[in-house]
Amino acid sequence: MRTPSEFPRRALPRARLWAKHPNMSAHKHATPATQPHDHRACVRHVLDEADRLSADGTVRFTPVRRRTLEILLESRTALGAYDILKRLKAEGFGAQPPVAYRVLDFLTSHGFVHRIERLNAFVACPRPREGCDPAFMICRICRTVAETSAKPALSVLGRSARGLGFRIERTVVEAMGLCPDCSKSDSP
Amino acid sequence: MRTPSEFPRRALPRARLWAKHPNMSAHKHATPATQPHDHRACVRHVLDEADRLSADGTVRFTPVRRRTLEILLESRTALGAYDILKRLKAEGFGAQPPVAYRVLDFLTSHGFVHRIERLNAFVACPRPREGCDPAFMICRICRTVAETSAKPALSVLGRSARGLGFRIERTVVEAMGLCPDCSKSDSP
DNA sequence: CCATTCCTGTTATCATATTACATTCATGGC
DNA sequence: GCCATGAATGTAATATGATAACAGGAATGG
Repeated sequence: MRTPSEFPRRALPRARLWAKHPNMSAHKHATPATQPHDHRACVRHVLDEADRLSADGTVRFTPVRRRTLEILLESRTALGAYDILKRLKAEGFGAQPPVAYRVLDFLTSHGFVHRIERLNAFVACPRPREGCDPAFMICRICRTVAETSAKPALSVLGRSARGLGFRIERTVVEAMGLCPDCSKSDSP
Repeated sequence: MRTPSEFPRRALPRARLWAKHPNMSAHKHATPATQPHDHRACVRHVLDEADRLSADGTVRFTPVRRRTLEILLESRTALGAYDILKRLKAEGFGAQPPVAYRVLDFLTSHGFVHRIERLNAFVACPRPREGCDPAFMICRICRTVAETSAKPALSVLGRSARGLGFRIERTVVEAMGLCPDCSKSDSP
């Protein structure tokens, strides 16, 4: 007879780490994981900023780029590159993967969008260009992604890095768990 | 004329984030990013522990599993699932992707191996079964991965999570940058 | 010795991402 | 205006990473 293990008996496949959720769809506008607020105003604010930067020549917000940012801003759940591609294609833009990946490279390198490594997916930054060091809280039920600052955590991590002689250039901080809403329904 | 941008002109493709390194190969045994030590002793220690657990029936270290752990322990750079698969195949084990992914699921769920999200790759844990909350320092030049503890950083992050009502279950912390060795050669 | 469960293996397929190259478009110099 | 240049967009083809579904085999416990 085998002694009971303190370990899980079997790993869940990565794709199944995400519980099925009745209203879940890559394109749905999820309820915010952070405090409720006027999200449409946020969207407008970020797009206005993008337009302003575009007007003064700082960056070039072409139609695909602007539209992609808009799609991501409206989503609240992270979208995969192919999700985005599908929608761009439906709107008459290019239909091949590089179209989406190029736009996403542009948006991420300019700080308008973040890549969520854990999900191979992308979210819009609510406050672009503020030198943000983001940490993400990813709900495993509804897949909502909330962005908060990792600054305090990073300063702690930086200390131990210096101890090792390692020079940090960028850090990914992604917490998985339950958002307030799903936390209630999962185990009250 | 365009005002100079404080942003990078263009994003590097993700695959090229990794500078070419003369001696770089997925299978090479890189120089340690942490303090030099008798790595062979570490390997033996972890394998002994695995054998012990296997003997008392806690976990079942079958040949593929043990060999895969050994491969990862000896590598020091993160290995992709297909790198591992290639080697297993060469040694007479199964040749199809699920072989590698299953073994890796087993090893990660039992804490012997960690997945590096940023690299879609895997590293052996130097001290399995110690309830580790790992943070990784990934060198962008030589791709060496050093494991340290994220505990202090996580306790800080946990505070802001509680503020948001988010219940963290697991956190990924991956710092990219330069290891001590590459730091010297890159900009002295 | 059989039933059950876990483990290994296969084929086929899906999902994610990049390479290489052609075409178009904006911009600035003449 | 007109063209040279570089940036942006588009395509096809391909590489890389991961899973689904199912068949056979080996260990475990009754």
